[in-house]
Amino acid sequence: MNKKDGKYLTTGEFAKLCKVNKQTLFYYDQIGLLSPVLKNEKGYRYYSIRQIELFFVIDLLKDLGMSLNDIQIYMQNKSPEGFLSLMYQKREEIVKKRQDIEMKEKMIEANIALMEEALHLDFQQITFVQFPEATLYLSRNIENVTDEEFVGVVSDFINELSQSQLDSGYPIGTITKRENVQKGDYSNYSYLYIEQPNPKQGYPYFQAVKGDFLIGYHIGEETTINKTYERIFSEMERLELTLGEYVFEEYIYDSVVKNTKDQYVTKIMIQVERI
Amino acid sequence: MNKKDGKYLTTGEFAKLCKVNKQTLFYYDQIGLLSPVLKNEKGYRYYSIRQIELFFVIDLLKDLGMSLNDIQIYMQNKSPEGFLSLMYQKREEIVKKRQDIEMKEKMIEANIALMEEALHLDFQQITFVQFPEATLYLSRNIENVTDEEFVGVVSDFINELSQSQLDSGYPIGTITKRENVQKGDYSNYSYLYIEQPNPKQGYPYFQAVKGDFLIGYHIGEETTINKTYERIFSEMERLELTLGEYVFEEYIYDSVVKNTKDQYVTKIMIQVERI
DNA sequence: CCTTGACTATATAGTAACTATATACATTAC
DNA sequence: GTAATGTATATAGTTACTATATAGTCAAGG
Repeated sequence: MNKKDGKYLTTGEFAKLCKVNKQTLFYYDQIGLLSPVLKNEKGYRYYSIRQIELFFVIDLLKDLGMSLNDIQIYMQNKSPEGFLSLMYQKREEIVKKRQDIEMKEKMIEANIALMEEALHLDFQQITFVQFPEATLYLSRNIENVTDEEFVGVVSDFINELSQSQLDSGYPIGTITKRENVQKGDYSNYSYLYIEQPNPKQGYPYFQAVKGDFLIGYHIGEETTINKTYERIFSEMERLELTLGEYVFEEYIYDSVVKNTKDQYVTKIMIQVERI
Repeated sequence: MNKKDGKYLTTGEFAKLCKVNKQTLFYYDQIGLLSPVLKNEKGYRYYSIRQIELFFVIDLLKDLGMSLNDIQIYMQNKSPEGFLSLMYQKREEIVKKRQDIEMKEKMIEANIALMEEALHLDFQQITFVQFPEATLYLSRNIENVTDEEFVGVVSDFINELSQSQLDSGYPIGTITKRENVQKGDYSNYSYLYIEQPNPKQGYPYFQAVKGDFLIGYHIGEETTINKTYERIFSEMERLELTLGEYVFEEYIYDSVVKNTKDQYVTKIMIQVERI
């Protein structure tokens, strides 16, 4: 934009143009980040219309997470070369930021999909389902680990998810092996898992959950989950099915949507085979 | 994630898992947003590993710009339905946010392209160039407007750009008609414009800037721009060219990269015709 | 058993980047 | 000429931490 510098804008007018509070401009003037081109004898501030370009750059840098202090440091030694290298740096940062937003968008979508499904479920029903193949990302083996080791594995798993952008927003579930289930050892899980609807290249995924499943829902604390297991087992017998290799558990309702543990709902997916 | 609630985490451990400062957890406890499941007689806090799910949701909502206060209001009346409608709302917001980031990314790219080009220019050189067709978005006509009207047009133009996401990051330039240039009225612009490298459907664009141009650079304030015009005109004569329909001006270096007006650089693009 | 170092707690003050409020003076509109 | 609107400064308040000071607690090694 060029000249027509004739008209000066008052603080109020310039604030409107910049879409900020007038006080913000006072503040920027006070810290010396963006001062009006002139001040009259009464102390009235007058901005040139061209100062908007500077404001826009300040606003961009601010939005990209730069502090006003750092912006000011740049502004004090500005140069085309400096601006270019700042832009190179900010380009890298904004790419990361966009990827982060995209991941969060996916997490929201996943949450919506899960909740929409959950709201239509009848938690009393036990259903027989044939799952197509799904891709799961697994934790280290956690069979028979101590509580301390378990915490360590969970930490590592969560760290991996966020570092490798594998957090799909789907709940973290558990896998229990047949032998432990048969022993009534329902909480002796073998792995944690998270479903990956759009798997990436180069990760050691577990191609699983293909086959026949009997699905039931446990309402309440996990201390009483054996009752629900028994209920599913009797249905299994009625349908003349036997226990398959793995059992999967996932939270449907947890502390995110319910206040007390007796309202939590766990989805139990038991792999079955026809006799 | 399920059970193994056996092990409780101290504030420090839980903070590490959440990747936040311990003090932040004290603060969340204090405002009642996220309190440990138990506190012993010495006041030591103990978090359950499952509380991480809640923390993650809080963190997500916070990242999406929700205040801790609003998050707390949700947490006090949580329900699957409430969570779902919150997620619907946040999905809309994050889509806007992503588009905003994408636009800013383009602006950074544009700034980089412009600066990289500018750093290789010889501002003394006057060059003859054939421009391919480009798409410009124009302001209202600003021929002979008063300073006040000019400010109004600039405001409106800037508002349109941000509202319609037309701000490509390219500089805002000016178009002057031949008749005003011939009168030496170099600052009596007819339009403001901004280049649109990826034009969208449904906007009244100006398909322009196709043809032969003579390009020169003016260094310094615009009060002395006539000198540079004269320099280009004499080159025009030497090359046996005549003044075409429009002259375009754009800032190459302005207050964003230079401290004083005498260092500003304006690119002057004069449309020319062969005699 | 005692000490040492690492941890826990609370209370208070400080931070960034505004935002709101109170008070006083200036300009503009009728 | 007055009322409404605008400008200014100074000061306090806000959010979501973050840092600091002080004191109590715990686990391991000698």
